[in-house]
Amino acid sequence: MSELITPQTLKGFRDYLPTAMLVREKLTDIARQVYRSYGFSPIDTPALEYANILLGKGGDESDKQLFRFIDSGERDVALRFDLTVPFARFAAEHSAELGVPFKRYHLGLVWRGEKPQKGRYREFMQCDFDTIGTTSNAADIETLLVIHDLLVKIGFERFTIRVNNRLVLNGLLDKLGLTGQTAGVLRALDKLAKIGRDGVIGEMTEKVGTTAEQAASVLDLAGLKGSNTEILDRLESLLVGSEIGLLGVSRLRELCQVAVTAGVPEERVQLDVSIARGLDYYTGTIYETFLTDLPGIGSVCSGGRYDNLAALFTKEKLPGVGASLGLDRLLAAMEELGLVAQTSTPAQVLVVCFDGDRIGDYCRIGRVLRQSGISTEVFPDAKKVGQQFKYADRKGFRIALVAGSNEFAKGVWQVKDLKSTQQAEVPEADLVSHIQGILAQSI
RNA sequence: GUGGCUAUAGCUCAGUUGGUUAGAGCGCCAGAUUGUGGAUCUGGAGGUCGCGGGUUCGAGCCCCGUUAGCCACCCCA
Repeated sequence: MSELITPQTLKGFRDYLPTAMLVREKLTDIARQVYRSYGFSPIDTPALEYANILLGKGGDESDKQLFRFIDSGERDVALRFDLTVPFARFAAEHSAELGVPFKRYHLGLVWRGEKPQKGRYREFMQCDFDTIGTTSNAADIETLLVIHDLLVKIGFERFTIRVNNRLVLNGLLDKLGLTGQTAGVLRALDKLAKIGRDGVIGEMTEKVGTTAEQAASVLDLAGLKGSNTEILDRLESLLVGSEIGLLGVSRLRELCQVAVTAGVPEERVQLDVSIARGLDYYTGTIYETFLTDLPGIGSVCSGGRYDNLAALFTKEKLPGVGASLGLDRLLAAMEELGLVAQTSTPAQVLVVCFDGDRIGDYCRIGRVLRQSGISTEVFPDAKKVGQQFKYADRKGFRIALVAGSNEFAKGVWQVKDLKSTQQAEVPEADLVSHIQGILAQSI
């Protein structure tokens, strides 16, 4: 007698049941579709990298969160904690074959050994897209458009993409004499929404070492209110004499204007000087996307511009801009907002097994429907019709097909729309078009 | 990584100051005179109370450890 092993998943790792997986796949399909529609090409990289490729790229914090071990060949290896660092390695390794500009998307799992919470897991999926090899603001603008289209396609209407530019922040900090402390100041500033004005001042004076006056000035600048244009005008006057600061302002100004011209509703793009992003490698435009109905879950799609993605791997300069959709965080949000469908089958039609001797006919009609792109499941047992209908209903089938001796004699099928409860007797020749008609009616 | 809260049926929970065979709702399975589901009614299955140790005559309830979930910090998708 052997002891039973407790079936359990690792802390922060999860199983996905069909209901959850169907939604996940729907989102990844949408992401692929949107990325490809802008000309981004797919790539993939290994889950494991040499540890030295990944170490030191996201600061001490991400080093501590690495799943790192020695493999059986004595190699020091680690699981990737994002898709950007592997992309840097990839770009350096293959730059000669890629040509510029190079646009890629990459959907993949990443791993971080941090403490799990709602919407934060140790294994989660990121959906990245980046454009490298150009410093043009057009790429920054396109990044904004992709983020926007992505959320709209997924079904969100109420969200804002907050944008900022590191150049503006750096220019402002230079003017205040805080050039050397940018990282700490930005990190504190990034928490404004969470810990409030006094909290940020406290952190800046105690942990970063600024004076209270400097901290207050930073906050005044970061807290600028008004329309995007008003903020930009104000920043412009504050940054007189700072070349980089003014460059940042002009890039942001163009970003905001062009987004509107391109058809993005104005209220969805919000200039916010307090958005700083924790990651050190951003140098230009910064994006963070918040759901209006659930801001507390954090940014669901973030990114920015970097001057030199692969500086540690190659002497070639590879500037770029991109962003990452946090699929699992977005799913956690959708679940909390009640936006996830409860179906647990990918099929649309269930063929009821009414007569066990007619399995051949049921399988045949299934193939006919599939050839027209209608996914169809044939019930395997000649159970009571009521039970089969119940099964169809629970799993979320849209249509049930029934045929017994009466129907076979007439060459027809009973087609029941499980949603409207309408049933029709349809000649086999018209079956495909009839079903397509039902499926075309809303969701 | 630091600090805290929680852990009882598939899910959401009840279980009185430790006291005999641990409950409910929902869900699941099966029926309600054998060709139609989401309603109602009837019946049924399902728990060694997360796991391991300890205290006690006796532990779901107290103590310690462990695993997992959640919350705050940290950081971030």
